[in-house]
Amino acid sequence: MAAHARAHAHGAPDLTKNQALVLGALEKAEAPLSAYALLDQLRAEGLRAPLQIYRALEKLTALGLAHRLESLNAFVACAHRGGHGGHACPHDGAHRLMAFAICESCGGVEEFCEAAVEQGLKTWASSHGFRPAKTVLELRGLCARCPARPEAETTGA
Amino acid sequence: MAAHARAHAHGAPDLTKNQALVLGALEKAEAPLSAYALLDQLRAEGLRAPLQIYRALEKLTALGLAHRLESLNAFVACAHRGGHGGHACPHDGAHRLMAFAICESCGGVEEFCEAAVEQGLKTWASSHGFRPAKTVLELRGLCARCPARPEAETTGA
DNA sequence: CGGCTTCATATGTAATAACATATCAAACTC
DNA sequence: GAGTTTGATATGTTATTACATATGAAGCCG
Ligand SMILES: [Zn+2]
Ligand SMILES: [Zn+2]
Ligand SMILES: [Zn+2]
Ligand SMILES: [Zn+2]
Repeated sequence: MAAHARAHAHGAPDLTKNQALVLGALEKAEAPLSAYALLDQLRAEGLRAPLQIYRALEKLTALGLAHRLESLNAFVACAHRGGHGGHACPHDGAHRLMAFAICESCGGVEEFCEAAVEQGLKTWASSHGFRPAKTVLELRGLCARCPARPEAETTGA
Repeated sequence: MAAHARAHAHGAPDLTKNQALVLGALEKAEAPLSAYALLDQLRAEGLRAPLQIYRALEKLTALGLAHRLESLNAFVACAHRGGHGGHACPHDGAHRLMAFAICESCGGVEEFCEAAVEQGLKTWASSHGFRPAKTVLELRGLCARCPARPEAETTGA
């Protein structure tokens, strides 16, 4: 077999087999996957222990190919994979603030950048002497495609 | 014993004994506490099972008296306890966006609101049809009081 | 060059720690 | 007695530690 699994020609530096498997699973998923969900999916491929998953995830998140959703304890593939090209949000090289909008109905995740948000946080931080190393910004709610609520409530005031 | 422990005259609706104990521990703490750290602290007071802590925390967070930090799996007392009065951030009644700046050196947490951030998120959400139910916004980094880094690095280029 | 050591990185496996919830029964309040 | 709070046990889920092994590149020595 070839030196390493390059696996999906993402332009990514060659990933190892486990990393490629985990990233592949994340890319195919419609919703974020927990480490143990990944493990279940990848048992067929020979992965057996949580650590194999966590190690791959650590590398993938460090490379910006996957992201951890803190409010879910789960992971998604980066939405900008294959080339952040025409995209206003090159969070590879520069590290801009990534935000996630997570639909609690369908599980879908949108990854976005919003300059005003980033600027506002920068303002607060510098005026308070806080030096952020990482920012977690996750919106939980309902996406555009999902109807209001599965809840029964009296319509009146 | 009296009806319920009102415990600290916070103007809060009367808390149960366990809720008061948990809130008291959070208020005394210098840094966020995990549920199990709370449990350890409160064993002396008779609490014995995780569920007792989690039940209290659920109520306290619902009341806005405590907050969960998702990126830490830990909890803090609300910084605005005792009366959000002169404070520009009445996140009791109205639910404004709360943000947290968490120092990774000393563990200190600052709770803040920043209108530009909130507005920026609102803008993104409405233009994308996303209806947020809850927003998680946590800055991880170094606070004003903590020196740069405990790291040794060669100074040269 | 071929074989050896060395080093760095990636893997595999087991055990355990840390975080969170389910279930059910007793007690207390109204 | 209904509703709530509580307590105790058990279980489920997420993450890490510790240790052993594999793999491949680089440098050395015959
Ligand atoms: Zn991304
Ligand atoms: Zn949706
Ligand atoms: Zn607060
Ligand atoms: Zn600090």
